[in-house]
Amino acid sequence: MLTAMRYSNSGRDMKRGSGTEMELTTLGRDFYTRDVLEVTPDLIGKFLIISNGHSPERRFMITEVEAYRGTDDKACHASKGRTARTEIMYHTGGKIYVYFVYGMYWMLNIVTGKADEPQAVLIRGVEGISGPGRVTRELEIDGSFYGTDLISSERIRIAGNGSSAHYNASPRIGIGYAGEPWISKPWRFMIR
DNA sequence: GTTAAGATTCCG
DNA sequence: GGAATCTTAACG
Repeated sequence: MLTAMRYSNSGRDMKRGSGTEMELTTLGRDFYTRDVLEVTPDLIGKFLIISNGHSPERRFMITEVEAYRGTDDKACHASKGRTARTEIMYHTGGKIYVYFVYGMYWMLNIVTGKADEPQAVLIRGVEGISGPGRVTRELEIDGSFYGTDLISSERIRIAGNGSSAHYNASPRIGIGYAGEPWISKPWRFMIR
């Protein structure tokens, strides 16, 4: 009940399905300013909507995500301190953090929490696309998205239909360098 | 200025 | 198992 009202609505979308119509509501600021461990699982089942030079806009359901939380979390880039790259994670939730790795892949992240609480959610997979590097390649997301505000951007936003999805949790991928206890934190969430 | 390593993916 | 490919951060 209240969950549908909890977040400020900044827009609505209609989807045409096979005879059915699903109404989506764009997530507002309040959705993102919560702690990353609350936001991350809530993103499962939400829709990433991209109008990135394509018409009509494209829509992808989020199926896999990971939480990176604060300066203590050795797997989180913020543990290296506040730098040009991590700067956006220190801003209020709802912004996009993208960075380049392995010389060929962009990683798409959603900043969460309040200002000066560096956290972010890595989008590891969407419906039909597995792997964070493949997601950005398919959706054509690159460094130009750094700092983009999901609440006001014309080319990217996230919306939900009011229901929550079931998910499983497991340790994060590719962060062996972080060591314990971070390597064992079940902060990776996948749709069930 | 130099260098090591990386929130990955694809090939063999 | 290893290459591709280059930015970032650490060190000198």
